[in-house]
Amino acid sequence: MKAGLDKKTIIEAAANIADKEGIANVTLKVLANELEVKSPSLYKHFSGGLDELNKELMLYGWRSLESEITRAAIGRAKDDAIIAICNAYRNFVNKHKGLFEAMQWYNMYQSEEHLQATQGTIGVLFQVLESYGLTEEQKVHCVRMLRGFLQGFSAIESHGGFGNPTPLNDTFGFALKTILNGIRDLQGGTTR
Amino acid sequence: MKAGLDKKTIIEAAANIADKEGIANVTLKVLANELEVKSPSLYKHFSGGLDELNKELMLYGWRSLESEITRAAIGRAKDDAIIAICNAYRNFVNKHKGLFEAMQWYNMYQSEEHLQATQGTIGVLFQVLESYGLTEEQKVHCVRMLRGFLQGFSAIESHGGFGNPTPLNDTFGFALKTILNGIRDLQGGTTR
DNA sequence: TATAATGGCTAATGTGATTAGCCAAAACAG
DNA sequence: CTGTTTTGGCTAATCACATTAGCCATTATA
Repeated sequence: MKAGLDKKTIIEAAANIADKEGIANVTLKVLANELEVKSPSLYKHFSGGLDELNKELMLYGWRSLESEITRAAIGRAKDDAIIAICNAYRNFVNKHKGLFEAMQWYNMYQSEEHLQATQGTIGVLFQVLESYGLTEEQKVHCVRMLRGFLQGFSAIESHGGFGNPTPLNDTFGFALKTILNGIRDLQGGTTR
Repeated sequence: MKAGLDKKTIIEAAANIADKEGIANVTLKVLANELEVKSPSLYKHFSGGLDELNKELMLYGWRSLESEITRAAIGRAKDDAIIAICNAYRNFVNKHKGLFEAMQWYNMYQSEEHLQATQGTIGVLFQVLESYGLTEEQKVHCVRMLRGFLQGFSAIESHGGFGNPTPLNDTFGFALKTILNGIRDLQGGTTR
């Protein structure tokens, strides 16, 4: 009689629905159905209802992304590491459209918790930047530039928003090269 | 007895609610209340209901952004024009958080119409890039890089997602300088 | 001035979230 | 082992909002 659910199982099912059916289908009804349970039962695990579930989904997404990114950076340094991280980010988004939307979307409400959630991912980038000999402020600029580009580019790509046959891989490569040049210039100190 | 509503008035009211109260409050109920009308009355203007309203809101947003960007570029060329456009984009988003969310959010569903909607805005960037003597493909890369960065950076900023005291203006300036350098390198043809 | 179209309204329906309260199985104390 | 508590499921009921149906006064127009 007990289905033996727990938070982890539920969140993962929700992430799955988000990715496969779109985030609009992450409803208690659909989720309960998927888990072969009635929707009120979910409240035994998420007393905060849909809101809490969405928050947890957001947190789960950032944790997953952080883990992929960390794995990608292992054994690499400098530009090599940054490129690996960026590719991992981009791949993650394309593999988890729905989850990524949840990660972004939820910040509409809880910017405080969202801030926390992103720290891990951001931290990986900071760490890689350590070896570039930049000032704290410069590192902040670099991380922000990377975050902005990665988030925007990936979001547009994953929605099919770039309506042009030119390969996206080329654009991504070009952009990374450009950004890495920008970071290199900071090191030299030359303004060109 | 007739309130004298029309699409334009309704959309603008919706945009206002989105910006002031958050996009979650763009409901027929709230909107109708704001317009001093009962919610079923709105169907006389939007037979497609909330869905159609959201689509129109998205279109309205992109039209507005295009117009601001176009205005910003008047009388400017090259880097000067691009910087003006980027600043206009960023300011627009910070002035219209909710509307911007609608612009993004709706692409979850209708990527075809979303594609159309963004064309105008993209077009302005393309036009400015004409004078750089780039190949078509290179222009595409540049526009995509700019779009990605602008969308991601602005989205994060407008949600307060950059949790660091370092001034965002500095980061934005640094990023633009970096991107413009990248464009300049394409011209020279040097790979460095 | 008939008549048609417009744009508002009320009442009714449907879907999904949420709450209240029941109850069996599992965990645990003695 | 047995009595008790906690857990995690369920059904029934409520609520909020979107949506639909159908009424009706005003406006526009033939």
